Amino acid sequence: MSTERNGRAATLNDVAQRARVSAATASKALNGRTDVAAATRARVLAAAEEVGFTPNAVARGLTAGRTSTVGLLTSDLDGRFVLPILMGAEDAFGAGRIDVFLCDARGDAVREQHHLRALLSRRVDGIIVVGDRTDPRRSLGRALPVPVVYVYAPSSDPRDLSLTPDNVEGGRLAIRHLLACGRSRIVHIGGDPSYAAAQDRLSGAQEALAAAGTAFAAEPMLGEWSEHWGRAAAALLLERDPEIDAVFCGSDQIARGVLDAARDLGRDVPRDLAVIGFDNWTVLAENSRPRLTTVGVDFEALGRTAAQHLFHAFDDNGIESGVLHTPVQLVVRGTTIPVG
Amino acid sequence: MSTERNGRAATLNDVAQRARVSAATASKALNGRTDVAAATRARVLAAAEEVGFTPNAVARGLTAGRTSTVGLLTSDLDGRFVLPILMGAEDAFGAGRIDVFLCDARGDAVREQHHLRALLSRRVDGIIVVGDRTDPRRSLGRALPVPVVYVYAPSSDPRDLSLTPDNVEGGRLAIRHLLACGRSRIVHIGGDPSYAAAQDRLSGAQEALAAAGTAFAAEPMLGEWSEHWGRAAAALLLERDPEIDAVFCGSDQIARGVLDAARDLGRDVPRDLAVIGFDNWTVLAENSRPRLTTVGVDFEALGRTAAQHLFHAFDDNGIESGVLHTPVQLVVRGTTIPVG
DNA sequence: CTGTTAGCGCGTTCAC
DNA sequence: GTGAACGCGCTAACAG
Repeated sequence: MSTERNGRAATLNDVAQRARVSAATASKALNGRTDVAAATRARVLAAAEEVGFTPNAVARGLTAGRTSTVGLLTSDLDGRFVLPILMGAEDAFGAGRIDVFLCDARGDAVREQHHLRALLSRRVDGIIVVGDRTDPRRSLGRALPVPVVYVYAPSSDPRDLSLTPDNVEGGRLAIRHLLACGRSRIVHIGGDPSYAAAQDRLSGAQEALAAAGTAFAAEPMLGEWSEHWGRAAAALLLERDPEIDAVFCGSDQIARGVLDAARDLGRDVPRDLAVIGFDNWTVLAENSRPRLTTVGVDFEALGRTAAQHLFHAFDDNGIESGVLHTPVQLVVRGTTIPVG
Repeated sequence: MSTERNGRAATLNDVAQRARVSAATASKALNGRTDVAAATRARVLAAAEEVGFTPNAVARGLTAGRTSTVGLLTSDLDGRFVLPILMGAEDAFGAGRIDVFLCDARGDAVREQHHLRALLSRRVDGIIVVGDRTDPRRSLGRALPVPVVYVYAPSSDPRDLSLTPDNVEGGRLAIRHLLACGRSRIVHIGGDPSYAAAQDRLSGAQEALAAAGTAFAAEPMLGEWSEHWGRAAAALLLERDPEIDAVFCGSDQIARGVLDAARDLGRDVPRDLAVIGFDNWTVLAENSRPRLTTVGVDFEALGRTAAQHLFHAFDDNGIESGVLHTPVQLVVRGTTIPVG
């Protein structure tokens, strides 16, 4: 494939010399410009092939003023979001046309500033900021020379553009599904109440219940995002009120705990008890028994959309404002309806 | 922070003009060179601050011949490995000194070539290739102008440098731990037999058993890397032979399934039955009941080591050869020994 | 159609 | 101490 010559990568001049043309002509030939004779182009292409020429994107970026790179600045500690988002962005940009610097700030503001400076110094064409919770985060600021999109964690500055999943709607979807399955005594076990996600999912659920003229069968329980919490809370609720026929869980982890507790108590899921999770975290949802019905966020779509907005901004030099709430999807598996 | 001027990023010349010095002097002042008067330096620094100067790493990379970037070429579909590896690499390089292009080839050789060309075109100083299984993979080739390190998935070409976890040793560690816990009727439920990881973990285990003058209490069962398989296989084995007192699992997912099956059969873990997993995949291992003892791969360390080798190669222009098997660690939790 | 010139932003001589 | 000049690799603008 691409070889080196004399320990130094082949340059456009090497190609030009070998094809006995000027560097400018070689450049045109290689870039598919029309104003070059067919014979000349063939000679140049051959020469390029022979010396294993790989155009220097660094030099190109210097003249062009754009580098065709973007920065992905993340604080997503376990990497559940950022990889799909990256893949979506790669897709939208068109594989290989744009490359992505991935920087992990690890939730540290100082490290984030550090990475930000580095990205600007590298003259990225745009920046995608990914956070690990949906609570608004501090803006990177308005004075940046490149467009920025905030993903998952929205910016607290409404003049920035943010994409964040519609957790409220997710709560509604979950409840509507449970109601459609004929459940009437529904409870909620949610995650850490300090998270906007926990509050939003709950409030969407309450709204949907109210719209149906009903309410939760017990006070919603918020705790932490863990299986342990799901187990403990479910044990409590189910023993206290055996009539409960559905649990809406704030996350798939919690749902796994609930399923565990239900089995211990001899409750048959989904016949006696329906369970629905949140996140569509495949490793958890696909492997539970039965498989877990859940509400999912399409992170690849999130990445694609973010990339499209950036791409748009590259030309216009402008980017929209505000928080866009992106759709979430109900993924029906076996914990709400007997399947397979 | 970094502002723009006239819609264009401030350049060294802008700083120089404002400080009434030449660009050369400004450069020296900003780069901490000694041959510049203290007063001049102060003036330059002030000017740089005022115009929000951010040095153009692209231009710098062009002259320097090195870009202080590396490419991370991955096929790790669920991103379990690549993020920690990236973090480790960032650490080793020193945050912000080197930035990382993350490219996801998605297991597609064509896409990989595409990304490779792009990375070379961007003149990365080195490349880290991450695969999602420990089976040897095709080499990127010897003719590359930059050093390459293969991580997790080793290169099939022994002249390349590869870092891959020592799965055989992991199997030994698991068995030695079970033996130390006084277990004598041990069985194995492993993952997909087409994976080297499945075979290596098994053979390490068999070796350790043989060294202790014993063997598995039943024919090892290899299947797939899923909880479902773990449950099914465990149910089969435990019903067939109630004397079994320990299960070495090929992965944490499998172990979760085994724990599930054990509870269904009324077996008390760890008293009646010890269970040990593999991977130390926290979301699974920390949330099982009891928490899962497992053998873990330190991916951050893998990333650090890879980065150190690359860093070393940047100067020397040479990189070692061969497959380095990196240490794995036993992480004892509650499924082998009563804890907390 | 092709070649010459110039410049992107920076760092590095080497005179002064 | 400081600045003028040059080059990194490439492309846009012009001249031939």
